[in-house]
Amino acid sequence: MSKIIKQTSLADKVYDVLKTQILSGELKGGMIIPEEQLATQYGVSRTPIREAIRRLSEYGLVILKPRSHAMVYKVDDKEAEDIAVVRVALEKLAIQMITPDSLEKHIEELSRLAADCQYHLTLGDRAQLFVKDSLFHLELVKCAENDALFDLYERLDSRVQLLRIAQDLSDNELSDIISQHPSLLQYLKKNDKDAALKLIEHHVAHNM
Amino acid sequence: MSKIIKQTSLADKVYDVLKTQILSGELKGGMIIPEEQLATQYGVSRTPIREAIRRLSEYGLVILKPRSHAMVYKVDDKEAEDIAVVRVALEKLAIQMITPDSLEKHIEELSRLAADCQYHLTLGDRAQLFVKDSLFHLELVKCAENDALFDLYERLDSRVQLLRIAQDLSDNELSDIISQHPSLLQYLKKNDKDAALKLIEHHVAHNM
DNA sequence: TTTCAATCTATTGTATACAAAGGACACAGC
DNA sequence: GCTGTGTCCTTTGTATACAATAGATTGAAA
Repeated sequence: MSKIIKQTSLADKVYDVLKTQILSGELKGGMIIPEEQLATQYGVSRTPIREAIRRLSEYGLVILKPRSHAMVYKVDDKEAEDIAVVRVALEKLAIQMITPDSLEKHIEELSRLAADCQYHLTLGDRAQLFVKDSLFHLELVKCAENDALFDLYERLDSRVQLLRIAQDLSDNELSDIISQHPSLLQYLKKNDKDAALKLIEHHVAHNM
Repeated sequence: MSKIIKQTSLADKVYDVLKTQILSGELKGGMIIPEEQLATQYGVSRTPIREAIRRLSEYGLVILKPRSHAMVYKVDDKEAEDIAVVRVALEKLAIQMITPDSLEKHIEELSRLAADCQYHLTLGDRAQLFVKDSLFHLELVKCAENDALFDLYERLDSRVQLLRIAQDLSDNELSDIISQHPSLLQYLKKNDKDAALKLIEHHVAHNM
């Protein structure tokens, strides 16, 4: 049994809920989140709520105004390009570090996630599509088997998710992007790094 | 007056102190930090201490064992190479994004920091040397004027600082590394990106 | 001696009470 | 009407009290 039983404190639970809500767009950028309100809403005291908010602030999803209020982080357009540039660089680095062995370990999951993306695209379920697309790219980076890289990419990915909610792409654009996942996997399987790198550059750039 | 007066809460102050102590090596990796002890030590209640520790955990400098204790993060050797690879990639990306204009804005500070490194090297003051070296590289990345990149690099830099404390280099190695800073600045001034990229790769690799 | 289990204790997790400060509102002065 | 000022009220910041549990300690059985 590889999975440790998650014995979550209230603060952890609230943290997870808030994070999910922010990344799904349920809590929109700029929204103010008062501690007391959340406390009554979730039937707990302010203490765990407060802890969750502070951690989210450290993670970069919440902005704290001292002695005033906490606000959901709002990405601005200027940031979009900044993020895209860094994202391309990190994914390219990840691809360069992938070996046939490491790919082997993750290819199954990658294929599944690519299929999931396709599935939710046909359903028109954008929320789930975005979730799966994020997971696909996270899994891709995980192939590099570099914890430091993965850690940084994970943080960047939160921002990417926020951006995706803000600026909604057309169905065609979305379809194009998602259809590139299988191609990427093909290149990786053939160990054709150059093609993969070229594709990912185009893929991420168009995505944002 | 560009600087906002920092009106710090107790939690913020504790956070800053702990962070500095961890990054300076005063609090060593693996050390356990009990909330109550810090509370009495700093003459405050557990609440702000707790908040600081949790935030440090989210930042990656503290490991939390639920219902047990908090521990200063301990880098392991396997991680060193992971970090080095990512670090090179990020610094190279930053260099690629530097323009003559942006360099102009930061060159003075960069030169000053390079000189500071040299100064503390001759004094043999490693602690200060490391601080200044970190600041040099942070400033270098700042030249790229990409907030997302800087944010990620800053986090990575914390780990780099932890590593430097753990594995101490010889005086010769240190000297070599520091002496490369002015060369790098020369290349950047001449806008010779290739030379700068080559140097930084060598520089960071040797640094770790 | 070793091992296991019951108990105890020190520490974390949560709730609550109170202090302090920012923002909203009303109102006076221009 | 606009601006500034003082008060009130809401919300955050901190302290403290209590609950719950992981880890240490003890002691009994093999």
